[in-house]
Amino acid sequence: MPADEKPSTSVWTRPRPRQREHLTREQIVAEAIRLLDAEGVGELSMRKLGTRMGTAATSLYRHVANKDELIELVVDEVYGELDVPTAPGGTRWRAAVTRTATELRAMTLRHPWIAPELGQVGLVHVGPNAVRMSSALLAQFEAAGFPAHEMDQATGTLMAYVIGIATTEAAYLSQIARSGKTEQEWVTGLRPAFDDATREHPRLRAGSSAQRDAHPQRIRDDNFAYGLDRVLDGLTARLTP
Amino acid sequence: MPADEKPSTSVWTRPRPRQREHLTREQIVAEAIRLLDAEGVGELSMRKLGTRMGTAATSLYRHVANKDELIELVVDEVYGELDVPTAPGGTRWRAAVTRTATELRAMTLRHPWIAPELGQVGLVHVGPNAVRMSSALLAQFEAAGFPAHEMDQATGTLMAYVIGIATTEAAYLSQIARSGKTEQEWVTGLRPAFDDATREHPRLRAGSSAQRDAHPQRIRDDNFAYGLDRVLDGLTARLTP
DNA sequence: TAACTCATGCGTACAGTGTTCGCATCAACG
DNA sequence: CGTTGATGCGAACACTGTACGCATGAGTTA
Repeated sequence: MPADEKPSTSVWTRPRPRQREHLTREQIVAEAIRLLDAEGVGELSMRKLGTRMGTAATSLYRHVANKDELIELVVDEVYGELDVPTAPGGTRWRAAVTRTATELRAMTLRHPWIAPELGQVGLVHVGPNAVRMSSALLAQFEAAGFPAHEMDQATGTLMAYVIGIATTEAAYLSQIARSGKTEQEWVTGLRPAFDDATREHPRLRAGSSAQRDAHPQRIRDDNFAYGLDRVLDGLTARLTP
Repeated sequence: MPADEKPSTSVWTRPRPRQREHLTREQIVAEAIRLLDAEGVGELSMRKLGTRMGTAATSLYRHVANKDELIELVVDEVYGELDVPTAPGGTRWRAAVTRTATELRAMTLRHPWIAPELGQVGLVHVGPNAVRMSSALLAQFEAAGFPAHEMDQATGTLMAYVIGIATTEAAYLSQIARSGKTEQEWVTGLRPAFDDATREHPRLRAGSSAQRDAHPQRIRDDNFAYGLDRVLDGLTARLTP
């Protein structure tokens, strides 16, 4: 019905004079995050984002140069969700670092679509929020007493661990999300295929798979905490020789 | 000139009867890796891959279900490059694990385009080569003396660290490769912008940036080795209480 | 030798993508 | 009132992954 679209003279059918600033960079980024959270990274297209905001796809290009740039903005925006504690003195640095790491992981699991992007922009990506986070983490290690030249390496080690495990988990969760099942259904459903594939590698079939199928999420939490403790153990050993 | 394309009767102009098995799954995967190494992940399209192999794009679909499946195959193929040492007894487990980790990182840096894929398929991806690798690594930790239930968590910790740091490095290297510069040119060229962006976060400006600009690759190597040692320190501590 | 089967290659087509360009609109300003 | 400059948007381009159906010809059977 093109008649509907024609410039009708009636005040009611005529589209509102679309006030300025209806479309801002902030709103676009926010809506993109909402879309990504809801439908995953494969469903983010400029046109789809456009219709969601009630505009044409090409209008977005007035506020954002690229889809790539949009993604950079989006990634930095979720970094902004992190609330990194300021560096405490004494021996409480470990608690602070643990909290930072835990929050970074939680953020990644909240937005699993970020995993492939981290592999593309990495941490070269220097948005303001990412910079703030890195700086705060460095401060925590400095307060712990690491010498200047080692402070860098120590934070790098921690970040690598957290990003590595969170990325792996996020990829796993994305795959589950795409299937529409819950984590438990997915795990128990795939069990026979997995057992079959690893028949010649019995070592891969760890622990009581029954228990593992029951509380997959709890096991992931435990694994994360275990590794984090080991990494921090290894780093702490450098402080008290 | 469509005349050229028409089914000419001459034996010479007529295309060779294209012997069977000209196109195999193995050849497709191999050529895809070559293309990825040469031009990066953004340049891999089925048509481009097709013309490279002297066939039409759609012909590839006789041997590969999807582009996604092709990528799964490609990822597992590069896992096959790894030569994981068999588990040694005694205290030499640490050397073996170190070598495995180093090789895994080297493989990722050889094929930087793999980083975003690892974030998509993660390690849920159970191709035969990936399984072989995981199994061998588990064996190394078992030989080290980890109890059964902890063996899993220990390997997970190590893998997370290696994947995290290698992924970050790979993303960084991909970005450089796309710019056409060398790593040194890139680093020194971006220095002013970086210094500017981190003016309010002086902690981020680590060490003598002059030396850092001179041997960026060596510094990455050192950082990797440092973190790997810390992670292994933390894990070793669990063995001798 | 002749007929048949069926895996393989490929041309065409479709729906969808990111992005460019030029035109229309309209708030703000002189 | 006239001008300017920012903003929205329709149309178009080059490109993507992939479904479909037809042609070919090697291998097998009669």
